[in-house]
Amino acid sequence: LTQEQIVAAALKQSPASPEQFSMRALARDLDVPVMTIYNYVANKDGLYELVVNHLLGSVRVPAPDAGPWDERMRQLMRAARVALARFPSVMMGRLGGSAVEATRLSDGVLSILADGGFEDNEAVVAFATLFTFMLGQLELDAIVASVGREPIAILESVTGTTPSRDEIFERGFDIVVHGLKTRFAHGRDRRRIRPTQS
Amino acid sequence: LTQEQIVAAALKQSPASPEQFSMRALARDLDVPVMTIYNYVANKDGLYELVVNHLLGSVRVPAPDAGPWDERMRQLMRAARVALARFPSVMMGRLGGSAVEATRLSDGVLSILADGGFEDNEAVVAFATLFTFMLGQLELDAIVASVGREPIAILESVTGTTPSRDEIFERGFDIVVHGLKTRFAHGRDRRRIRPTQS
DNA sequence: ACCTGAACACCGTTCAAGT
DNA sequence: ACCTGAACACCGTTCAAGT
Repeated sequence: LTQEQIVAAALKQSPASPEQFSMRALARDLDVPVMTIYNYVANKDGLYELVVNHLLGSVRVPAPDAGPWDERMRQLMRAARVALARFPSVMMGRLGGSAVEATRLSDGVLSILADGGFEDNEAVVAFATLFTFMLGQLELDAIVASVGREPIAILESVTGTTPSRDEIFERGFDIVVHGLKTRFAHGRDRRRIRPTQS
Repeated sequence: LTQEQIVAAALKQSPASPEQFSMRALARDLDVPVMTIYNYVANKDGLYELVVNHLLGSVRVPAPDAGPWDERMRQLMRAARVALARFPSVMMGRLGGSAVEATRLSDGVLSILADGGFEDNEAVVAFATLFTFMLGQLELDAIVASVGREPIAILESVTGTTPSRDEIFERGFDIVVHGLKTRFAHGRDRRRIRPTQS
């Protein structure tokens, strides 16, 4: 029995909400006494961290020559959303915290913002806004996974059809990026000559 | 014993996370047998809905003559954040759901967007983005309430100081509004002659 | 009719006893 | 040294028995 097997078993449960994920059910699934897990993991929070690190470990930070800063940012956040969707219950706060892979991606975001020409003060606000946007999107994913139906049902009363979760993510990201560009007057790209489309 | 007393007692607990809020602790606080609460509330989810309705009930939708659409939107979302901060554990999905007051505020947001000149298709995307932003901000509040320290510690490495939660909310809202205005080319205001500052 | 104690089916984790 | 059963201190909710 290894940590990898425990993480794999945890992912197989893919619990919709934190309440649905339990150490005891995990042990049952592994055909092992409950307390055996505690030989590989300090406690439930430790297991969460292991899972988050595993999931975020698969998210690449796009290389500087992979495109304009906003396109690279979109790829990073898109990948993070897909990765974390495998374990929706990860929400709450497990995320911002200690996970090594989370800080790796945070560094990636900051470096992309630097390439985009954001000054330090601007980058802090931009990061916080992107982080907030991401949290909200993940929360929305968790709600959908837990409740089943679309959570913003009221939108249907406006146009008759609700945009898909992916559309909500992409169009929302569009809006945030537009805001970042006009708020800080950035269209230029420090990385290379080719400017981003503003 | 009334529903109001139960809600008041629940608010007095102001649990940081959903795990910290329990029917049994609530009963203890009310000096009442646990099962007595179930005479006033179907189950824990029902109690959550009661609390959400109580909190959101205090949030006013700014009147059409209260200012430009983006200022009214800011006031609404600011008030919603303050109100829900009293019960951080409300997150997860309790929100989008059935609460009457939540749909009242959703209608308010949609009417403000209509005043801002957004077509139906645009309003849907705008609503979803504002909703996502709000969810993320609430999640961030819940993390701060639960973990205690600032959750985006990495920002300190950039500028030495972290912006306050309120600053993160206000500047983030600025960015989203900027994005909405440029994405949909709106500065005008259908409500009156005075246009919003673009 | 209204109330509620006991019971059921769960939790995460400690701790001491096993090998 | 490594493992783990029993126990502790909790949960939400059902259900039947009380008044």
